[in-house]
Amino acid sequence: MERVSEHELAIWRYFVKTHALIIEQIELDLANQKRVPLTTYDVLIALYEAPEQRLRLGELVHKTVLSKSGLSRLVDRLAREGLLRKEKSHEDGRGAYAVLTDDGERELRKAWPIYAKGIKNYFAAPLSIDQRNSLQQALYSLYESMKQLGQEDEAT
Amino acid sequence: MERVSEHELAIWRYFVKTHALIIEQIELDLANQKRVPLTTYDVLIALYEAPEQRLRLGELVHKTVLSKSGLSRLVDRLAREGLLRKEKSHEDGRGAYAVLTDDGERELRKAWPIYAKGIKNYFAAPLSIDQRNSLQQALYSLYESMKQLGQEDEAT
DNA sequence: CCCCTATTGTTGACTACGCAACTAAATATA
DNA sequence: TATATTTAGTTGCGTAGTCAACAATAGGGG
Repeated sequence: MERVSEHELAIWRYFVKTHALIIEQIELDLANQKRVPLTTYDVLIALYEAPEQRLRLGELVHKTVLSKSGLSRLVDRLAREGLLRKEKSHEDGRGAYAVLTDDGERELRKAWPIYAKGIKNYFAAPLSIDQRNSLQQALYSLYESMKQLGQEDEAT
Repeated sequence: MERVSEHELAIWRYFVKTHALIIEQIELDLANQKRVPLTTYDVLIALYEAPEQRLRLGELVHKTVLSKSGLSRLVDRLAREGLLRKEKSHEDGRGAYAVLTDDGERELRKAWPIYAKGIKNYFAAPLSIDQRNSLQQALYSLYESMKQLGQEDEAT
């Protein structure tokens, strides 16, 4: 196994730091407008995009960046706040669905412009078309290689 | 202001998810080998690279992804664990330095191979030379644009 | 020199999250 | 069909992190 080069390390640091800065800034923008934080947003949008605005918790966890316990708690909180509703599954007695409520959808619509503006300003706009395309390519490669790794783990 | 496109949104999602997956995996690798978590590592390496292995807490906070209170607590913790030492500043009565200890450096040396392997395997290796270079370019653009934004904020 | 403002770092109160152990239901095995 | 294994989600417990308020010091004007 080859050693990591200075160059690679430098890129890595940009990756980590840039990610943190952008997320932080978007989070700040959302908070300033009294909107939901990103993790919440991610759950709501995942539900919104799902057929019938409903998803099993297990599917939901894959769409987010949380652990399953983290997601379980978050979903409970959001249910308490009325942004979604929990329903137990009929097909599977262990399972539960999270279902987007009208309030949840409203909140989503309010948060989205702010989030979108963040993505546009902090992430999309500073890049040229070329940069954007090659960033996509690179991220896709990385994502695929991580996904594969995750599957190997599960096979253990 | 232009709306964010589907394409841009898709890249953004890869960005967030990929980052999370890689960090998570490296964190896991470190924990499996009973080594310090990434935030700790970041502090130790920043000190290691600093002249005389010492930095003001204010400088340190910029090298990490923590808030200043978060950093303050982390530094306290690390001091308790003996990985660094806190020294109050002579030039500035309010200030404090974090200074890397021998134990801290030892820990650093133990953690580094695992971390490096993670960067190599999950981040560097899956990319072609071209991808790597353009990723660097793109990240650099993003970083610079965020840095500028941060400076505007401070000027408020 | 004294006061006013800015800066450095800490602290109290709180929250979100992870891990690991758990319950309950589903599925495979025998 | 009885038992073992796997899977879905929850929960107890601990920790790390944030924000906002704070103390202490620094650095100007007047």
